[in-house]
Amino acid sequence: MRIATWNVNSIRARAARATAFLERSGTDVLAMQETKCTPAQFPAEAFEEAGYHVAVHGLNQWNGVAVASRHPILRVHDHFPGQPAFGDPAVVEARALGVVIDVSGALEGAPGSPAPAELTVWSLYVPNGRELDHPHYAYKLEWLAALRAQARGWLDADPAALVALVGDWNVAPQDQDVWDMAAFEGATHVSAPEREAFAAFAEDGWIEATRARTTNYTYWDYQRLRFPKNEGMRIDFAYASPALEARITSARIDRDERKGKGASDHVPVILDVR
DNA sequence: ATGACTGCTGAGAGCAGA
Repeated sequence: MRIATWNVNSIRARAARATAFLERSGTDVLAMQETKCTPAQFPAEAFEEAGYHVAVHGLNQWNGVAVASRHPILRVHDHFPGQPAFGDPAVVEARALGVVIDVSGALEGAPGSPAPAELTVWSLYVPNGRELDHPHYAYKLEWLAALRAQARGWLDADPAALVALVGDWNVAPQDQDVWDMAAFEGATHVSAPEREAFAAFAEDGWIEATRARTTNYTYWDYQRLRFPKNEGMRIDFAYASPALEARITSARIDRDERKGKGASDHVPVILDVR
């Protein structure tokens, strides 16, 4: 089966592109970020007509996460336990959606055991951070640390679980993940604390599944001809539980989705799972 | 070419994005 993650930058502006992507790519489960709408505003019909179930979380015009799945959705979490709040008044924003999917019959059985019945996909939109001295940056680090603590518990509770932590991590973990490190002097996304917060997941056993399998940027700013000049960033990633990692056969970044009129500034990141 | 963004809200600029 095929799993993808994509920061769509408004699903209302991108619904036709999204369903076209699903059809073109053969994606079974799509995690979306920055849907920028409430559930009532979400174009669920477009996905349902294409044969997908949807789970949606959104509070207003900012953030927003969703999952579309060809397989039945069993359970939905609209935040993770301990997810930090932000703002005045502080609000737990729509940045994490955990969806448990019935994948019975869709994946291979391991030797001596039946095929797995459930896959959990978390669609994550990590806070941007804005500036290194902005409260949003501290919020970003808290958010990543809180997610790490929860996610470690998920692995401990069930080492055989198939879990994917996918989305827009808003961190460029390595220097080659931006086109020019000099352009990011003093900026967010490349700072040591952010990179350490991202790398910490690997210390707990999560495996970032795209790094070893594909190379490309996943984001190009709309401004200053960043895409024509290929001045991008690699900030969308997929951390897999060990049991899921063992089933991943390939990964791909759909750079072509950035082309043409009406593109999101991010492109889909795709995993094939057996 | 010393330039060159997009989406949302609400009706005009301002915020957010990274």
